[in-house]
Amino acid sequence: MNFKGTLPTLILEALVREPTHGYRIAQSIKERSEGVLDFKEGTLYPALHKLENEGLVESYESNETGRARRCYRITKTGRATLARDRAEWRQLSRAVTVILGEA
Amino acid sequence: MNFKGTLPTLILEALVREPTHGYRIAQSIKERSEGVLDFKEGTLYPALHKLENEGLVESYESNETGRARRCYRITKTGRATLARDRAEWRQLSRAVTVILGEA
DNA sequence: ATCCTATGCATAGGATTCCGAGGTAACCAA
DNA sequence: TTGGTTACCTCGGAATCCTATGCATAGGAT
Repeated sequence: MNFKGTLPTLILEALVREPTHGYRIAQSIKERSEGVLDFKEGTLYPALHKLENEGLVESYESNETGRARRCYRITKTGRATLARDRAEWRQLSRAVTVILGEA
Repeated sequence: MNFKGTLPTLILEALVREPTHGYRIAQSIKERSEGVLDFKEGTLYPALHKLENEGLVESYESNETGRARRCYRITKTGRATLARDRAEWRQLSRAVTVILGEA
């Protein structure tokens, strides 16, 4: 089960904590939501590429473990976007929660 | 600004409060969210028809104001679905809120 | 009387988001 | 050497939403 529209924000949040690679980002989201959120690879990679195109994240080669992986870090623009996304999430989720009760 | 995926649930919630017609449902959602949520007619009507196809709402003709309007009421199945949707919303919104901070 | 706005319903076209299914390849343990 | 996990990627297709457009009526303003 997932929340449409929140993936880019969740990716940016993961990269603020630690620059890392796509597969690990997906794991991280799943772990930190205790399995509730579970974005698939077919969703994650396109979203990641899009964020890179938009300049919100940057990628680089990493060979720390001997094996080449494409890692990502958040950019300054990405941090600003994340801040706006957080605020928007708060506003929208509050609005829905109020309507659905149990505020 | 809107929240993808929440519209059917918000429609069902509106119809639990009061059976009414499409246009009024859209107004209701906008008013109760203080303008934050604002689903357009091109979104609302197809969603409403889909709910009817699925048997979650029923429609009937209303001429109370002298003018014919198509009104909707929630069905028993619709109420059950709404209960599940509420629970799902709570779970998902909590998951995202925890990750994004400010729980 | 006429026009404008709000009401009220509806559809078409396009964008975005997501998933399932599939492919490729490296690494490690049994 | 076989299978499981890690790691990356792409291609449909489905679902959701918006914009734009069309039609029609009611009520108030000019």
